[in-house]
Amino acid sequence: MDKKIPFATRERYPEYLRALRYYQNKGHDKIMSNELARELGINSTSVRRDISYLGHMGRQGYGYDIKKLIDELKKELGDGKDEGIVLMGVGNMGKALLKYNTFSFQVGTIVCGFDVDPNNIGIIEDVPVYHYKDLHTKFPKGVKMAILALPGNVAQTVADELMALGVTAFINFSDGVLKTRRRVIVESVDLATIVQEVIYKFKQVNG
Amino acid sequence: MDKKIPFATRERYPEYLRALRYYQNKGHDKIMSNELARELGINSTSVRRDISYLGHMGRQGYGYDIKKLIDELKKELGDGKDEGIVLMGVGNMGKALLKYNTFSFQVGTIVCGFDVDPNNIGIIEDVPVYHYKDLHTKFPKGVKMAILALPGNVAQTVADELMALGVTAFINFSDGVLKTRRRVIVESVDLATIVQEVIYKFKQVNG
DNA sequence: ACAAACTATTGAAATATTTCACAAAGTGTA
DNA sequence: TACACTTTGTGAAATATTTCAATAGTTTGT
Repeated sequence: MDKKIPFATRERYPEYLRALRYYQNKGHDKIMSNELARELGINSTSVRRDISYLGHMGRQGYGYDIKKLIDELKKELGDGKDEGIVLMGVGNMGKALLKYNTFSFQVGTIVCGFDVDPNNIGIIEDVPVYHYKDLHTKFPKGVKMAILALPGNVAQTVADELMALGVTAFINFSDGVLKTRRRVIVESVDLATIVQEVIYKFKQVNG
Repeated sequence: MDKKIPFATRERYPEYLRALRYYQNKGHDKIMSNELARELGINSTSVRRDISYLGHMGRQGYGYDIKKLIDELKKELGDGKDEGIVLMGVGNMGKALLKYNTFSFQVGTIVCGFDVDPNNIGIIEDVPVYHYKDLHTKFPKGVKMAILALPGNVAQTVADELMALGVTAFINFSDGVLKTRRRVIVESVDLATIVQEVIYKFKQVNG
């Protein structure tokens, strides 16, 4: 199995990781393909095929060793513990993300935040938050990822500033679509879109 | 084009809606397939094919009328303005969602919230928030959707309560995987997973 | 040690999705 | 009107993904 990992499969890997951690936290140390299939809402054959790209991970008649699988997936996905992230906007959404930062991010760390509201400046959840006017002096060297948790009407301006500082990956929690250069990664999490998707599925199932 | 709309296409419709609204807000009233393609990160042929399932929406040599397309997509997706949603947990994440509720949800409305912290009870962003102990008396009749914005370790308990009250669709912002009955819809938004995905893409692009 | 019951692995078939290539239809200008 | 451009719409080819079906390796009970 040295073939290229299919796009669809790679897209699912983070979800496997999530489900596996969940089972691990519940005290399990093995899992079967059909349990994973139930979690991910896909066919168990697909699960086995997906995992097979990582090599022989399972044992027939037994299942998969959770720890081994997590390790392999982390290796494949690139363990991002070393990736620094700046948080732009420390309002409610930003604070929620910071709370996440301390107990549950296993994949990257928010190293500092910026905001314009004096009430949000200081140390929040162990992370320093600076005023936005100090962006250029306080921006940590070498950081390439940013989370935008601010109003949509300023997101573009802030993103432009950050790109000038070398940021090449954004996670955008604001509404509004970001205009970026080529090769800059943008992942948008739009709450309205998510709600809409659920409503759609909901209406499919119910009359 | 009366054929069944492909799954992949339907999955993209909410994103079209989002991009179209964005253009509309900028004052545009027409759009071409290759502009939409750029927004969604897909091929323009795919855009045209996707839209073609809705009928003849475009005009050759001109493009698509944004308003007309939005109306048609909303019809297809099911305009959810009438869908009531309860919000479980009104901490930072919950408050961020409530802020969204007032200015930007076009697809559903949070009708009330529940929390255990007395500081979070009352009217927040025009929405009444009750104590969780009053769930059974205050739960609005007929509501079928809930947003879970609370710690992962209580999410399952709360979800079980809600299912008993007739909720059949969840948007889960907590970590942890929900166990639900069949035909209950769960859409999980896991921040760690999202960050991981971005890190993964980031590492693909950069060495 | 053997049999029965499980469960992963994988080639190949079936489906689904995307892309190509070009026809069809409208736009704008002179 | 005629003509050169645009841009959509779509059959068919190319790709990608999922599912089937048969095989092979493990475990458990006797």
